[in-house]
Amino acid sequence: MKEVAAVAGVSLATVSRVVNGAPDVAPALAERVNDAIRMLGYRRDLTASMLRRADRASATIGLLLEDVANPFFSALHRSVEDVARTRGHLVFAGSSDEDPRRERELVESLVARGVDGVIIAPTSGDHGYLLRDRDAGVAMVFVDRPPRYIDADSIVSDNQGGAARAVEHLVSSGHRRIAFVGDRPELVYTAAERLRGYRRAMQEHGLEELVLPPVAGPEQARAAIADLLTGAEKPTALFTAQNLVTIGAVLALRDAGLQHSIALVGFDDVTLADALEPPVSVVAQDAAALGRQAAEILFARIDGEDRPTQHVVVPTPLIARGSGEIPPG
Amino acid sequence: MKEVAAVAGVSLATVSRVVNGAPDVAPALAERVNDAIRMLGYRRDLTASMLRRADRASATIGLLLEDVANPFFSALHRSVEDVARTRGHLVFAGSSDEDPRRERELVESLVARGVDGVIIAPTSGDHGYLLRDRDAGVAMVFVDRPPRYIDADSIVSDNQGGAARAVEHLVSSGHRRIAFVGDRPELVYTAAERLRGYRRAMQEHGLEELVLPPVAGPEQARAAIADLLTGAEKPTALFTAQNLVTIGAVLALRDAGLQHSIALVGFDDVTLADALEPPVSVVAQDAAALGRQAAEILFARIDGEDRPTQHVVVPTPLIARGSGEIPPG
DNA sequence: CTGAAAGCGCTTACAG
DNA sequence: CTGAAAGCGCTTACAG
Repeated sequence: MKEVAAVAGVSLATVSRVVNGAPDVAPALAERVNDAIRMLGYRRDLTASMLRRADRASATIGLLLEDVANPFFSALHRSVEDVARTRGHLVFAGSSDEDPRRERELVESLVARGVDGVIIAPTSGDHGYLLRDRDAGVAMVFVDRPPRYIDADSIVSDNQGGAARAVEHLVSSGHRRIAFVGDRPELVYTAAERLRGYRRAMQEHGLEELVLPPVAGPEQARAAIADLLTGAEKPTALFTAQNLVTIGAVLALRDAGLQHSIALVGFDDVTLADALEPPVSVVAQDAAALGRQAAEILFARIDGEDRPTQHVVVPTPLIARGSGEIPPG
Repeated sequence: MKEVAAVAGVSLATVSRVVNGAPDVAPALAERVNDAIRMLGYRRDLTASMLRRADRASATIGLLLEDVANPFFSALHRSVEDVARTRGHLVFAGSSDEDPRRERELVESLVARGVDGVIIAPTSGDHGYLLRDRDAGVAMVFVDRPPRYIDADSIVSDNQGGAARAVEHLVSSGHRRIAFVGDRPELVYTAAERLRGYRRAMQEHGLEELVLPPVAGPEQARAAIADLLTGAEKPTALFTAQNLVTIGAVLALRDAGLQHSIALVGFDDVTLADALEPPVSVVAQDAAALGRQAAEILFARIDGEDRPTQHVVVPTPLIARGSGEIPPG
């Protein structure tokens, strides 16, 4: 910028004004400055700009997910990016892998780099450590799960309701032995909520619960379900409470040749679910809506909107495709 | 930091030294400084630090993909993140949607925010605009596709070889009418390379090419293939040159009830491909290897490694699962 | 080993 | 409308 000022024969302040599109600068000067900028290939250093600016805004936000490669989270990521783009913000993305320590490290890295706000899919830890950041003016919205020990905006799926609906659906086809397979409830809020929904619905119908030990990832799910299917307590239907678990279940049922005799409803949609034999019925999550609304609320906060925290719940409709409509054997 | 210095009763310089772990500071002072830091909940502003530092390093990198939500790119993203994490770097991620203008805007946003380097899956545009940034010291590595009009490290899949192998595989089962369905070759380098591989192999066997008009996304692919299957020129085998196209093909074949009579080999693996009926044969891409190696080369460059640009090609093995081994009708 | 001072690239009152 | 000067939060020679 110094160089631009020298070439254009004006002061630093004038260059700054031109670069920032200030209204009150003589056209002739602006012209000269712009020529110099083009000539030198000058690009403003936004981080330096931010340091001195009154609002200290960096035009960046942070997005903390369980795993950027999980299709649910990557769809959410994309919709956050789209909103951020309309606001001229760039997004840092990171994966916590459900590790509270890693989450905290990532958040601190983000804050140290001056992000204007963060969207967090929180792990199970205590989020009190964020109070300091919030007081320091970092906007924050929680997505997919609510935080613990801090009051902040959140936007989550209807986990309990969706899970209960899945069970109701199976019961209405006559199932009574419905197994639950899901992620670790003590670690993952959504897993706990979906388990709760399952329990509620089972109890309402006076049915005995059949909850498998928690699994993480498709391979563990596949193995656990393979065990279940060879055991004495074989269910007539499965409710799989996460996308990767559903994938494991599809594989296990196929391995055992039982995909047409044991019913399956998954939570969260899966690519090609409708091309499987039978097509897989799911309780669908709207990842794009979660991401979009989280980003919109975040930017409203960044803009200084000051109203009570809001807690949005996004519906989770059931999509019947075939696997969930198999009657009990 | 000023406040910390005041509370600890030392100079700013000393606080800075303690924060940066400089070796030559008296333990007693360091102690006092650390106490003050804890007491005040002080966190260093990395962006200000970067501004003054000799190396001007921000400990951030940028990652530019076609779409962060495409499973191939999100897997690549994750492996980049993992390498970046070991180096204490945060990663900005963005989607170009194959739009050269958008790519350029994103790159300029990244550079303006002082990233130490960028990993780019380039669009079809001219990348000469990056010369300025490279000369300014921004490290850059191209992934999935090489750049145009700039010499830089690149790491890509064996697209042509993999495509040729897919065709060879089908030919060896007796197929002669093999259709190609892929993305827009004039826009997407990988699409062009895979088309070239298809053409090469078809010519080598003296077979007539059957290239469908380019498609983008699963829905377009599904429609185009549905048309093909009802036409007079019905092929006995399909080679689908991208993951989303393969998904469209699976759906179209299933719609027509032809999934057991028309062979299918896809480029790039797809979730649940092995659970479909029949399981889908693919030429597999190693997205994790692409991302990891791109990140490793990038950090070597950031570390100042100065050797000729390298161009890595990652193998694309064929995985036979069933759909690619269906004989011609 | 420690501090006072200069300065990174910008923006912003303050004069004029 | 424009410029000289101060300062954002930090690091880094330079003295001592």
